[in-house]
Amino acid sequence: MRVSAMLIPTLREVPSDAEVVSHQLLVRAGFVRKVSAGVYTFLPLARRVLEKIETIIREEMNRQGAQELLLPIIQPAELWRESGRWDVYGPELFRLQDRHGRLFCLGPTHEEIITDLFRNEVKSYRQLPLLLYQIQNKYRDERRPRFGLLRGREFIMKDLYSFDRDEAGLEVSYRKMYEAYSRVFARCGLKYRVVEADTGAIGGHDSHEFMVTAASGEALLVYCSSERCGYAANVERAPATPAPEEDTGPPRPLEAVATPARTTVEEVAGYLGVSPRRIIKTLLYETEKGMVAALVRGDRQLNEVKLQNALGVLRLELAGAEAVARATGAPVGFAGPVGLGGVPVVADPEVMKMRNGVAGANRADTHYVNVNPGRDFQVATVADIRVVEAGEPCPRCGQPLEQARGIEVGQIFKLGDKYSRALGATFLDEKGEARPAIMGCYGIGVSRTMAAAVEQHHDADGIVWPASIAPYHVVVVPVNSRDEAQMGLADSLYRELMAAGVEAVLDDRPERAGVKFKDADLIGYPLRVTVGNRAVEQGEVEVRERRTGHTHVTTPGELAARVRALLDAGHL
RNA sequence: CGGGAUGUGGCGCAGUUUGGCGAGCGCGCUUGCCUUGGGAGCAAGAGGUCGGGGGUUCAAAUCCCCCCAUCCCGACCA
Repeated sequence: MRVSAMLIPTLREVPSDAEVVSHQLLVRAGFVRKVSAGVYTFLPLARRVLEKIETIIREEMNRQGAQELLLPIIQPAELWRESGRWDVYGPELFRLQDRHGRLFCLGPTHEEIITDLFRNEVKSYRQLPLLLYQIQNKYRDERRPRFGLLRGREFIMKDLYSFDRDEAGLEVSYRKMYEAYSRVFARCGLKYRVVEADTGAIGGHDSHEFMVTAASGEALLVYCSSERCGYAANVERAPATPAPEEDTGPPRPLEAVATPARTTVEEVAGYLGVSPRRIIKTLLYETEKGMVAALVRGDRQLNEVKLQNALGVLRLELAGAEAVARATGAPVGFAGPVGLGGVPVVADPEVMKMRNGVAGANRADTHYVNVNPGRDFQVATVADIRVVEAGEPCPRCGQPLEQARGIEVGQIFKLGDKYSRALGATFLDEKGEARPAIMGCYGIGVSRTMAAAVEQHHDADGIVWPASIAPYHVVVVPVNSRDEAQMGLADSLYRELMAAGVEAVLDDRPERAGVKFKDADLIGYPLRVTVGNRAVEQGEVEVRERRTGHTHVTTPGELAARVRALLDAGHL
């Protein structure tokens, strides 16, 4: 294709509404345009990248024996009511009505649809296992779309559902997908880490996330510093080991002290001259089952996912100032477990080991010192509800944990029979007995993977696409487009590259060389072939690697073979 | 949803505080000349409901009210 005929609207300046680097570069390099918050148009270059990613995914899914199908975006409310998720999913679900007033939603995920298909069409154990997948748009009415393509309201996703006779079968399917996902992201040229994950609203009992490591990643993960151990988990899920007890002497009598206007852990600790770890941090949450108080040590972060799991609630929200005042009789900053009536208390094990700690007195400008769990207050539940930190022991082997950030590009779940039971998706086994299918589900964010690739592979000049997902492999740049000899040679080299199976474009625009070089760097073609005077007069054609800037000099006759070799070497 | 900010040609911005002649600048775009190894130069052009609605005023991009959109922080999130 000739660049003069392509729609690649590059920009010199960064659009003011783009914050993360992948968003900035994808807009600047002419890959995407925003239509509405979290909704994007994919221009031709982006379309090609998405297609490359999708092709890799299809090949790896098919390799595992999966079959592709296509499911509707518009889904009837009745199916979602059957699974119970119409009410549970909340405002995230894009809901709409047809002209008759029937309710529908735009699919954020397709468990209901696929399970409905299964129950209608699959009858016998002889038809199992079954791996079905699709690649298409999904919709989530995010409260706050952000980070460009990384958190949109409309996005492209591959989702696969496995149906097995039993847990053992599910295990096999799950392993197949684990393997397939590892191959997909490796083939996309991405550095990634697989971590144990929470199952969240989708349910199920076992899950892994595939994280593309990047400093800008939203997810925080920990992994064992011991290579041999290999433990890695999303911080939401990673269990914390309670720190050893601190010797703070025998229990002393409870005492109220004035802490005027000291509302944060730091302020209270500073004012009283104690370490933050001696403070019992009390956080009040509202749930559908009522209010609860959660206790963690002052120097720890509460982990809301763990808390939610410990409580078994669907809704968990930090209580507002009014609710706190109602529950404790004090302004925010002075809540504590002592004398906190009518609110069940959940405590982290570390809190239970504290002696002579400090806690809010449920009275303005007042804290208690010498607080002792058990003696001064009772708890309803003791559970690990804090965020584990780097340097803490690995839950598997005890070596120190390390921390990293990642972009979640894939997640796999063992669902079990949650949806098949709810929707009556059963099959007949050898004995003629109806049994619910044992399901798994497996997603890859396709458009997010594209953005994650940019987050991981860029430099000051622009995008540096891994060759396997680059929109084109090579751009051929005639330095002086007015020079007929250069243009003619560039054109014939371009044709030879195409004939050799190389995906090439010819930048035939009547621009100065600098403009074309800048655009080539910005767009991120893995290779650039430069045809200047030296090519015409001395037979020297340059091949420049985008990633390293390394330039290979070759001859027009050998160019195609040289480019082919560079691409096949696989290090681009 | 809470807090903060911003909306002015395609993109990036100034002008708004203190209302006042024809609404500007840079980039991009069109035409011509010139130039051609890292976003050249000269000249002539095109392009704007100043986010929308209402109000105050002789006069509103500028002041007041309402609404909308977008971004950031938080909360939230297969």
